[in-house]
Amino acid sequence: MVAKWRELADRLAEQIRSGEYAPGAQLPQIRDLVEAGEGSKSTVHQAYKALEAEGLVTSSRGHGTVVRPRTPLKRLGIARYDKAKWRDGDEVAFIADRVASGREYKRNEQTQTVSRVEASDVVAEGLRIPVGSEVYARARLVKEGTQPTHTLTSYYRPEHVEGTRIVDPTPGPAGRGGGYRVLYDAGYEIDHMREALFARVPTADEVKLLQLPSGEPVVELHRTTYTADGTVIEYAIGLHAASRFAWEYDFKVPDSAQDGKGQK
Amino acid sequence: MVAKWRELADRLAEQIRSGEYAPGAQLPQIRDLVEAGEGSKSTVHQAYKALEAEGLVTSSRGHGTVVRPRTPLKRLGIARYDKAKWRDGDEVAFIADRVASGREYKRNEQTQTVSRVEASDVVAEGLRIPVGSEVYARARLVKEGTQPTHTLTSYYRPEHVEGTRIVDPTPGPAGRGGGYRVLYDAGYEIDHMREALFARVPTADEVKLLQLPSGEPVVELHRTTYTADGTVIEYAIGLHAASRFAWEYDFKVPDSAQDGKGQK
DNA sequence: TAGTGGTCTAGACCACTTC
DNA sequence: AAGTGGTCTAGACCACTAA
Repeated sequence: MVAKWRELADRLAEQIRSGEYAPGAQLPQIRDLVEAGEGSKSTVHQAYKALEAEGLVTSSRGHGTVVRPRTPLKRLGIARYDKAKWRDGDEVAFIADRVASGREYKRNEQTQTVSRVEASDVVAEGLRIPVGSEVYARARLVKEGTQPTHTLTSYYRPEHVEGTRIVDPTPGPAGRGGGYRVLYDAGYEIDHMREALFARVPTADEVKLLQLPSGEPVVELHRTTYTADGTVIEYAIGLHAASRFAWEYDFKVPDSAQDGKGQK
Repeated sequence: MVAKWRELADRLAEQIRSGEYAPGAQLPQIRDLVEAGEGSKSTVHQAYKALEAEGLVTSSRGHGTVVRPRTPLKRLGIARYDKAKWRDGDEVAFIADRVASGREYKRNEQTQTVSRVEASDVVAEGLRIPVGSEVYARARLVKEGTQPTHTLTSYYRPEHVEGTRIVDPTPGPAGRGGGYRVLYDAGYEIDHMREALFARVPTADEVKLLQLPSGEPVVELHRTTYTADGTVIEYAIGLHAASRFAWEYDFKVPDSAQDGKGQK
């Protein structure tokens, strides 16, 4: 049996997808639909909540319910880790990023806090150390304008970063060139990486932190960064608002029968 | 102001995360919480719906509300495309897959339909052809047991697959070795790929198709497969239940200043 | 048949925004 | 003050499951 609110929601969703309600357009007010015989206020409200959870609209008191504009996805490829960006100073990074993104460069807001914490099981596994070992955690919250887009927390082994600018809890984004530049200066040049990602529903805390619209999923990214000799120099966990990002990877089709060593 | 249902939901969520309610355990019945003064039936129900949307519990009529067990993520690395799997026949594929996954090999259920359709804009862009051109679409719905896990629809240019077993609408998974084997036999050996992925909320249709639990996001995967000379031989779109998969990619840190060609 | 969650109503009241 | 969505109630009734 199909519930009344589901029928109404489906009908409105169809009208939104067909463009009958364009992005930014306002849906009928709840009381009007009640008047029109779509059901009681609770029923219509339930339909509106469903549309909100499906990412189609946003409701707010006083404003009404409007069709959510679809923001273009920011495409993340491995070019964002280009050594030229961080090795050769800020000026180069500035140009490289502007060229790579093909649009106006705008420095993102970013808050940062550095702390010494005990490694959780997933962090410990990532850094190849025992659970409970002390590590440095550098947590950033990145915004586009005033809207948070993602968090990124890097974990380091103390012996790799002790005494560097990474540990120095000054304000601002870890100095010129960022964390990889600092590690480079300390004798650790990054060489290869592994990224693992999956999507899930955010917790209530994460919804508040990232100011997520109702129903928006998050993508959790786990990044392991190695030096040439295979040492893990950084393990990072990122949490991204799903509607803002896409990830792209290029790779050769592996052939274990030929190269006999798997991928990488 | 914090709503009453949100408070109740947060309290229960905390108890679930702390293990006070273990996976499979049953939450108090709605009427009991009403009795206990947590609010009216609607209020308690709203809290339970929130927990369901957060992926913590599943409710069903007659059964009650139980804590959802967390299924381990299936890790997808590029080793799943190993040429040895499809080039050297079924026997090798059997062994390679069992070795790679490290667990009992079990042939997944898979339904398949082949049709000739007009290319949508995204498919046209993927195959580098004009919008509206005719293409072959091979759609699979993959299940683990009786539970669907993902869909995968491959699109091909007609001139690449006309007359091959791919187009032949026989039952079963496209013959020995799958689609890549067929292309290989037709003179098109796959060489490199690009995968792009992002997460979103499913549509109502997709919820039904994949039998998704309430609130579960999906991950959409776009895969472009090339031959050695850069021809796009397949463009595929997959839709995955988010709670079942994680993706892993290994790569070298690029250095445009040194190799002067970016990544590929 | 008894017990579970799900839907729906009618209405009161609250929180936020705009005028 | 007027208008928007959001919360909450009390109760009726429905749909599904298990005994």
